[in-house]
Amino acid sequence: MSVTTLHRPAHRDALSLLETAFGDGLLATVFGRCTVEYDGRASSSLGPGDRLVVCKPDGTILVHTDESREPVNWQPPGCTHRASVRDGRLRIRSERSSPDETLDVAFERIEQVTAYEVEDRSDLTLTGSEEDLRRRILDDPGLVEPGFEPIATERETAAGPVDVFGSDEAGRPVVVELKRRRVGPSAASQLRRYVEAVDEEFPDAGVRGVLVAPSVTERAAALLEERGLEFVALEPVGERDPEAVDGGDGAAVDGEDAERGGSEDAERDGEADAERDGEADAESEA
Amino acid sequence: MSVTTLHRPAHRDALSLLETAFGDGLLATVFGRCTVEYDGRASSSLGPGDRLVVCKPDGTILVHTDESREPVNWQPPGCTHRASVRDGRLRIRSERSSPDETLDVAFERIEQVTAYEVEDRSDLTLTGSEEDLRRRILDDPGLVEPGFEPIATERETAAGPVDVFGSDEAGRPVVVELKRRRVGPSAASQLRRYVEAVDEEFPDAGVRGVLVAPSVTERAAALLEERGLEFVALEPVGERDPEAVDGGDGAAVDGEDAERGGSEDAERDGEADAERDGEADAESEA
DNA sequence: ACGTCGATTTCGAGG
DNA sequence: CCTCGAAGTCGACGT
Repeated sequence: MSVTTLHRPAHRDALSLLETAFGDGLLATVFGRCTVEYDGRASSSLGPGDRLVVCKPDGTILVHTDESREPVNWQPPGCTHRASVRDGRLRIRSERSSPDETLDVAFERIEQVTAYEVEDRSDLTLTGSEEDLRRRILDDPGLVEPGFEPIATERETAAGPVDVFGSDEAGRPVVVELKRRRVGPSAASQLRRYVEAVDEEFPDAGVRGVLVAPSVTERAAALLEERGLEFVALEPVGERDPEAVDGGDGAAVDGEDAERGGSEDAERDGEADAERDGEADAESEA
Repeated sequence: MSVTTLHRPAHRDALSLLETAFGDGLLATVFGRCTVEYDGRASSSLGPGDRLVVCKPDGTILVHTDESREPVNWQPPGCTHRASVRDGRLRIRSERSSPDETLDVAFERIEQVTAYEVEDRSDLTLTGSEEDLRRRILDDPGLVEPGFEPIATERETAAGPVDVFGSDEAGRPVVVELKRRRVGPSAASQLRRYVEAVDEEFPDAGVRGVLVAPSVTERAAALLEERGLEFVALEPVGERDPEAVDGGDGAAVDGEDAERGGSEDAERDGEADAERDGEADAESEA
């Protein structure tokens, strides 16, 4: 059986199911009225309210309210969960050491407890990260500037690792800092820090610093300017326009456009409809 | 009724419950085998696997696997959820604009759908944040150094807002940067940035920079040293030792220690046990 | 909206 | 372990 649910269970029955879940590596959820206490790197206290608590077999615990992407309280993976019943309350305690942290959830009322058996072997593939931007530049260093030649990535300096280290057409060392999105002052400071460190390594070599990102804020631009640092506008993924991809003619345009624009159509072109729900689109919600 | 659950529902029944949940401001969860596609600031694709999907009435959607504190995919608050059935799959689409982002979850198998009515008016109280550190310093500026006098917090400069701006015993301007935990190079750079900005405002005033944090990494210490910046070790919350609170003698030490060490005992000192489960402690799990 | 920065950030890589 | 930096970071607060 893959899912076990108890509706308005007695505390002892809820406890029993949680014990099974914790022992058998199941994902467990508890919904009900509870309070939460946390103590560790910081401390917090949360009064009574209805929340969804998620306990993962890797030792994660999440306490979710009806708002926000972030759990109101949590414990990261690697913790030890324990459930108990005391003073008429179902309690879940999650502990870890280094740092020493404790999370305590106390339910005064339990609406539902569920244990799920989870099987998931798929990995997420993601594009548009800083690493994509790095690959893009290593593939075509001229995107930074004509004549730019990458020498190393993640090159260590006294101030930390430099994203891309290289040399320009004139043979001057170039420090490149990459950001996948629009950057603020901190990125300018970071680049400056690296440039100064490399400058100490190569005195009088005229080390240059280039920030590569889609855009910069005004303040960041001023900070770069002030320090003689440069900016190159570039996004992690190139324009979808295939003309830009291969520099060729527009022969492939239609094919590429078809793939992109086809996301909506794709909804209809699976195998033959297994279930006939017609236009089963549901109304939406804010 | 506060919770509605469907076990292994037909897609159309699952759809119906989701529509109700979306329409009535309920929190909904769906567990089953699904794939997930995301496109927006970045793009991602996730193959088939069992996941717990949480849809909040504020427009948040979370896709959780059995591992990690972070959802493998998500959409932040403010999105619009839509459910539908096509090609024999229950689909949940979450969209938003600015930035334009779409999340699509397609279930090939649904183990359970639940709609929860949530009532939660409690707010979290948290201690140990950077703001606590700031308050601590404003309460007792001597913690930074004897003679330090705060003038402003969040004081604007050309490089950004300074945590605490003040003056030292000699009347020199002091820029204080606060961190609630051990800091690395970025904090040193940040402080330096502010100090230079203030230095431009008060030429030849000998602006000082002080980083206040529990500790610094070696590299950060070197960067501070290099730039003539200072470090003061201080934690967001003072020692639990009450001697430090009021500067009194040690009379209260034992009481305070009792409170600290008493977290375990506290489990027993509520009101009279309402339910008798004896030592109902359950076994734990990694 | 955009800018700026904190966070119980979490996460992953590397030493 | 610690250090360091990225993240579809999120979230809050300000302009």
